[in-house]
Amino acid sequence: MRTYFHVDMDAFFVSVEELYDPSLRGKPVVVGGRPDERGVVSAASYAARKFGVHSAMPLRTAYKLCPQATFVDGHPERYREYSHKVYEVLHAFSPLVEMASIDEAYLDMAGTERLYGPPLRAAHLLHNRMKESTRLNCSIGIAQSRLVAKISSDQAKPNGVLWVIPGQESAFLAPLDVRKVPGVGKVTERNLHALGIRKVGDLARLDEAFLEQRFGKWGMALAGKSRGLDAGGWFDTEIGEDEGPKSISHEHTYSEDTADVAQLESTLARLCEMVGRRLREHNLHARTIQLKLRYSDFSTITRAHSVARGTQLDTELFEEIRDLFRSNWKSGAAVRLLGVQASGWAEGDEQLSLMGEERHERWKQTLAAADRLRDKFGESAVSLAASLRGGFRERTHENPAGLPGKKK
DNA sequence: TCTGGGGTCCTAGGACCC
DNA sequence: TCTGGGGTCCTAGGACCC
Repeated sequence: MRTYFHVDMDAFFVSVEELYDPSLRGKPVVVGGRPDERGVVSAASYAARKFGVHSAMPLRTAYKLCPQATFVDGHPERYREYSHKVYEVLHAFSPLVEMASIDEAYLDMAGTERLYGPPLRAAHLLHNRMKESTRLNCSIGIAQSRLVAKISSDQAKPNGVLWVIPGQESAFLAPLDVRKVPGVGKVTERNLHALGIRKVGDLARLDEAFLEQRFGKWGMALAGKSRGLDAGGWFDTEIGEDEGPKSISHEHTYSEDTADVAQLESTLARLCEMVGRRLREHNLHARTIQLKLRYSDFSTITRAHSVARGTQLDTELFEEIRDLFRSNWKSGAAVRLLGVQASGWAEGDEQLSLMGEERHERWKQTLAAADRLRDKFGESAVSLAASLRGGFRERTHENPAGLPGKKK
């Protein structure tokens, strides 16, 4: 028999911001940006949630609901730092830890009984340690499956511990809304409601074959989930396996839509630099490059191209992206968002770029130097994008290593 | 209600191969 | 002359998660 903990930090981004500015404590706080900006709520304090504010809500809407809230920008570095602290606490507690996102983790508690005693006692011990070490609150769900542990940590919020005793899974799940099942979002919820299915119990009573016929592979997984089983999807892999990223992407939404080619291509160059940099950090070479384009009316297209050999070089990424952009952008149409994604890692020999080996080496050294400068002086220290407005073509021709030329 | 950014997984069709 | 059956790779879109 297995015992899993799901540890979920309470209002994580808000709580971290409160550590930096204690005057925020207890107040309605919205993390994500200023109330008049294009963007959505990343996190809302419990005081703000009372007004109906929740994450993913447009900032402007949040402002209408709760104008007295303090709106703060997000600080990803701070969250990464605290996420690491959280991980340290968890890893010291049990070696089998898997961070599921920046603010939540699964622990496999197999064989820890002698050390910590029964599950509830162990969870309270961990709960206290988390608070002492990080000054942050968390909620802990305990169950025989990861799925039920996750749902029970949600039910335990805020700042609580909840153990679903083995054998009680179905009884625990039955009265909950189907939306509580991870993987059931707006659309699936609507589809289930249309069939008269509102509670997890309604789902569990249904015939598996019916669900499969109606929802395909998903239906099968759904049938298992309604009974608390880790079947299908994300819950299949063992805890502790870290396989590295499958894709790396960056995107940008303009504060005002634009149809200015120079501006658009300069943004693409910057996004390519950011993607390239992360590829080099992970020592990955991407074979597939994807452009994402969103117009003013929010209609969105993606266009991808795969090459035989992978790349991690800004300019090679940019050449692919620029071609995709030029052949797919409805010329003159105002653009809301641009995105660049790299995926399909090449391995071994395939990692050699299209360039000759020697030039390739020089390029890598140049980029490594640029990466170091960025570490020191920030993202804008060195830029291909900044040099673009003057005409990228000419520049690349006469100076293939044009990258390090510009300093701001 | 005028809708971020970074990810994962699934589906489905077409190309291509044997 | 009435139309195989896999398998794999690529591409596009969409649901979902935090």
